[in-house]
Amino acid sequence: MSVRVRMAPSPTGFLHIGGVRTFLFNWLFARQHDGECLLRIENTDTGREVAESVEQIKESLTWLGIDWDGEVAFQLDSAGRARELAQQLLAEGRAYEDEGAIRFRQPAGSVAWDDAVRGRIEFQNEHLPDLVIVRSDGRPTYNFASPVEDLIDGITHVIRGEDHVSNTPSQINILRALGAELPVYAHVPNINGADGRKLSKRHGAVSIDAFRSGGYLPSALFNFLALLGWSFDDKTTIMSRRELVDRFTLARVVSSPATFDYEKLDWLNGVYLRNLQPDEYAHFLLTWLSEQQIDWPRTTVDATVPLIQEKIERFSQYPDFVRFLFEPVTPPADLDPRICAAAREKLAELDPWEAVTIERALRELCEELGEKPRQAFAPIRLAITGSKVSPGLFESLELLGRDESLERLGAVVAGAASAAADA
RNA sequence: GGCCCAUUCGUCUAGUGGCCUAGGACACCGCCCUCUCACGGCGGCGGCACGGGUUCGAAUCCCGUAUGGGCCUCCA
Repeated sequence: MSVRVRMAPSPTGFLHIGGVRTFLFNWLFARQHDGECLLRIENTDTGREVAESVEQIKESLTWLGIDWDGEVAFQLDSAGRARELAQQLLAEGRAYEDEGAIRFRQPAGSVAWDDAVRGRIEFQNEHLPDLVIVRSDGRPTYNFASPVEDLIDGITHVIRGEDHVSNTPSQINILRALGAELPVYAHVPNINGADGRKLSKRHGAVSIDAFRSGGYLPSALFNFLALLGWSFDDKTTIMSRRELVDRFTLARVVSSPATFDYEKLDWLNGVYLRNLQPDEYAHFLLTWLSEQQIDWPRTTVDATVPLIQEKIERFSQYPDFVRFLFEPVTPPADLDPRICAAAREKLAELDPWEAVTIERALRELCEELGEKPRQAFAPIRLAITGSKVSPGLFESLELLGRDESLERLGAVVAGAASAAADA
C-alpha cells in the first residue's frame, strides 16, 4: 500500500507555525515512504481575500521547502458525495432526521484505534453524542465532511493535531458505518507559548512570513520545527532535510505538548548561518535585504560578509551592525579626542590602506601612548562606527576607506575643540 | 460537569524494569581566548509532579491524587 497524506491549511489568514509543524511531519512521512503529500484547500468561500491567502500559504510552504503532489478542494459547502453518503446512512438506519438536519446514530459498545503516535486509545460509544452530519440547510458538517473527504482522496495516514483526538472515535464510527477502510491515525502534540497556552502573537512570531522577514534561514527553521515533538536520538540536533526524511518516524513523535523556544531557534539559525559558504551567505543576505527593501551597494555588502558571518544569528541583526559603512554616524559628544587625534595622524600617511597595516599602525600607537589596546581602540571604534559594538576595527577601517576614516576621526577632534571653546 | 490526552533540568528532549549516583542541546553562571560584540574551548548550576502498589530491582508497569491541555456547536 502506498502512502498518501494531506496538509489542510485554513485559508483564513497566514500560515501558522504550529500548523506548519504538523504539515512538516506529514511531508517527512510521505517523502520517506515515497508516498504522496496532498495540499487540501478548503473552498468554503471563493472570495478574493481567500484566494490571496491561499497564494500566501503556498508561497510560505515553498519558501520553507515543503512541496506537494497535488491539490484537492475540501468542498465543505457543496459536497454532493457527502450528502449521498448521508442519505445512504439514513436509509440504512445508521442516521436519523432531526429538525431538518441529519444526525449520525452512534453504535453500541466501544471504539478504539492504535494511534501511530500515542498508542491505543479507546472510547465508550455511550459518551459520544449523535452528531449532526448534514445541517438543515443541506451543508455537511466538518466532522462528516472530513472523513468523507479523506475517503474520497484515498488518504492512508491522517496525521493531525492532538485537538482532533476527541473527534476521531466519531469519525471512525462513521467510516465503519460507511463500510470504509480506516486510515492510520497519528495525533501529534500541540505547540505552546512559554505560558503553556496555545502559541499566539503574544509570544512572538507565529507566521512563517514573520520568521522569513526576521532573517531566519528556511533550512534552520525546518530543522528546528522537526525537533519540536520529535527527536532522532539523545544527541543529534543539526540535521539536513535529507537526513530528516531518512530518519523521521511517527513512533518517535512524543505525545506531550512542546513549548516554542525562540532562543534555541536563534542559536540554531546562527549555526546554519555560520556554516554557509561566503557566496551562499551573500546570496541569502542579499535576498533578505531586497525583501526588506534595503538598497545598499552589492559590492560593499559582499565585502562585509567575512566581517559579520560569525557575529550574527539572524539577518535582521545585520543592518545595525554595518550601517556605519553606508550612513553617517554620530559618536557620543563627550568622546576623548586625544586618541582619535593621534590615530588620525598615525593613519594619515599609511600605505597601503589594509587591515593588516592598519592593525600594525594602531598597535604601535598603543605602545607609544602606553595604552592597552582594549582602552585605546574603544574611542576609535566609537568615532568610526558610532557604536561600542562593531565588526573588527581594522577591517572596518579598511572597508570605510582612508578618506572617510580620517574624516570621522577628525570630526571627533574638531567637535571636542569647539565644545572646549564654548565652555 | 462528562469523556479523552499529557506530566523527566527554566526550555527542547534521551530513557520502553537492572547500562541511570538520569545522558545531550538551548538558556543561565564562572574561567580561558580576545580590539568591542560574537565564535570557540573548559567547567558549573539544574529534573523523573505527588502518594500508594507490583517486583530482588521502577523515570520506566498498575491504581489514585494534583496540575495542564483538548473535545463535548446545525464551528473548523
